Amino acid sequence: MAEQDEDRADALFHALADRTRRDIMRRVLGGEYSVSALAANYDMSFAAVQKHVAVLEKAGLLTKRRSGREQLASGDVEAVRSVACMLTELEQVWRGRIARIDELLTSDTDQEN
Amino acid sequence: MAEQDEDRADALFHALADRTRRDIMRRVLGGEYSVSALAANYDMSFAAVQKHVAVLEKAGLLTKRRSGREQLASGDVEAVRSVACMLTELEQVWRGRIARIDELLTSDTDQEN
DNA sequence: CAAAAATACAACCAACTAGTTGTACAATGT
DNA sequence: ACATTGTACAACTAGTTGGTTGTATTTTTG
Repeated sequence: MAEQDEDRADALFHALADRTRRDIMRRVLGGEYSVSALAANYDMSFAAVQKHVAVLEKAGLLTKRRSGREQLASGDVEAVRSVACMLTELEQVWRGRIARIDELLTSDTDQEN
Repeated sequence: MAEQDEDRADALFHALADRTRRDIMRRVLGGEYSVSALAANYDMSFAAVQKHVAVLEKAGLLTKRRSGREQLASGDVEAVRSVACMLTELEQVWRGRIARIDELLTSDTDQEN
């Protein structure tokens, strides 16, 4: 069961590991934008921006809905939260380490065999 | 000033976009491990694991300290938190969008020119 | 219907990744 | 002294990424 989760984590982190895609996320979390409206902001071809949008969509970070001839992209905040959640789990591992160190220090005072 | 931040974000997300590296992070956040102790857990060459550790180190997600002939790696929870913080900022953009929608809905009741 | 706009997709390319093997070197154990 | 252990690094390879251009399809607009 963990195999798919890891695939999804790979896709999510990879999608966010590009500044153009993070910038697109900032925009589409704030509202709906057509692919060409997004593309107008960047100094690269329309096709390049379209591919970035496709990567974000495949990772589940945004969804598209048709409106006439435009394709409106909208950010999915739940996907962003799921990534934050993975990091929180990592933090929990660290807390466990600190707890173990504390335990060692306090066990100095009491005697055991 | 934002340029370096973006470079750092690129490095952080990219470092976490690999399941082996995420697994290494889980271990080194829990305690100190030599590179060869880490490598023993994976079905790949020592050099490959060493490269993964180097990627994590360059991104600032872990630090190494020499101890005799061993190099002990330890996870940096602050770096993990900084990534979580970036995601929180993204969430805030989304909250702004919701606030704006709410504002529009409530402005139905009061009159303006 | 014809022209324009928005999108999709394929083919191509340079750069980078993730793995490999091999070599070199410092620290430790016998 | 010498073999072993832990690490570092270079060179190579196959696959992936981020960009390009070109072509095709669908939806508006004149």
